[in-house]
Amino acid sequence: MNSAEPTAAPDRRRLPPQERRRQIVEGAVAFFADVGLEGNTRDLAGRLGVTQSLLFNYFASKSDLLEAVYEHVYLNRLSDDWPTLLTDERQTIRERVLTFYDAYSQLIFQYEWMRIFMFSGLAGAALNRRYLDHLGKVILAPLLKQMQAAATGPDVPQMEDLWNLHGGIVYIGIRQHIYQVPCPDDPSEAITRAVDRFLTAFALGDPNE
Amino acid sequence: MNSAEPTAAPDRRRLPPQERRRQIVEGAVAFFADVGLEGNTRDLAGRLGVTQSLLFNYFASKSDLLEAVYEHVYLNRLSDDWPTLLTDERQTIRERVLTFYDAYSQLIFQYEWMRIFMFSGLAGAALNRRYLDHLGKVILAPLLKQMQAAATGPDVPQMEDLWNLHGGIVYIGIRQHIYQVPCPDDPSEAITRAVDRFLTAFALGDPNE
DNA sequence: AACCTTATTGATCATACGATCAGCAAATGG
DNA sequence: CCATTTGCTGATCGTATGATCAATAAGGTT
Repeated sequence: MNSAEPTAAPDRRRLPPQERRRQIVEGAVAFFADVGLEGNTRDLAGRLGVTQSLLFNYFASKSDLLEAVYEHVYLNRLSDDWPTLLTDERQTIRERVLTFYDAYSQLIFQYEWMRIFMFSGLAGAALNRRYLDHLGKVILAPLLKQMQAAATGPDVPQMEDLWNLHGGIVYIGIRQHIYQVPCPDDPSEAITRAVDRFLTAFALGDPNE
Repeated sequence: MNSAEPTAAPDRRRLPPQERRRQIVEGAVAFFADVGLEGNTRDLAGRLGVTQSLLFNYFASKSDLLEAVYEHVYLNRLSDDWPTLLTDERQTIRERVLTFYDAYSQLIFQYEWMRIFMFSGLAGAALNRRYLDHLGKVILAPLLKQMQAAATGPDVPQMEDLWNLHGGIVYIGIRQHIYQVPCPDDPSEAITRAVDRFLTAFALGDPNE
């Protein structure tokens, strides 16, 4: 008990710039996810255990730092493999949709992503609109085409139906990370049931196959 | 052209306190819905065409004003009639659910509500959790009971299924007012289709009856 | 061990923001 | 038309925040 903070944060200073930058960005992601994009730089620096001025050594302005945060969070959130997965006709539509949403939910049902996506959406960021546009074009539209071709029921799915399926699933993550109300630890069962209801309604696949 | 703002806003000062207060609260609702709960009082005053100091004549602090905003937005958002509507066995479950969600969506798919609910949710407001808890207990739980009693299919709906139905519907409003991406002008068709898919999956009602 | 590079700091500036208050002027009553 | 009340304003205070910069010291090199 000779110093205030003995070993926990051994104030290791003078990191290699690349590593320090990474540390700042990751800390900023966690920080802004907690308090919102208007969180101040002093509090962020405090969390990181560095001085506020150091941040401006790595980023010319706060908005530059936020750009890096966006990039870090948005990068590779939509895998390039999914369009091919979703149109791989060697699997049933049900298998493909379930595989996709299990993977996708694991990827987006995360505190940082959910909250920063929502914060930036509320701020009117063009990034969100581009993301959702991309999601619609690259994931939902091809999937819709597959479903429309395969549908055997009296009714055929529309794009808006797919957004409804999608929204119902995403809403689990919203409840968990935005509203922070009780919700299932493992969403996969709820997802499976939602997908099966959807496919059954369009006679697109038997849950028991 | 003798004065800067001739007639448009005839700077009618000295309103009756009650009316001024109402004007401030309604302006604050619109303002904070736009810019977020951290919007500053000077900008709000500018929108209202009054001085910043006037706000503090009606509210002791900014957080007091926000309390009034919450109250104004949350008040009577969940009608007391709905529980009875949803359990009124003179109508089919389909009629009841559709009537509810048509009314409910009209009530909540509004810019101010959607955004302030989301802003306050992100801020961790207890109000949101209470609202959702209330929604679950007063709306969804009774509805679930009705459905479970009436279900004739092999599977019976669970609470999480109802949250999924609910989330899929609410997501329309999120796309519209939070992300501000293209979505149907009139959500009632999408709602009807979502409800019918749900009921069909549990053999709870024929869409054509 | 002395030296040099540069990552990091502490002090500081300009502005933004919430909040206060004495004084002004608009409405009301006489 | 004057007096009184009080809704409203303008100026101001203290602090918070983004941003700057000279000074410092950590870590590698010789």
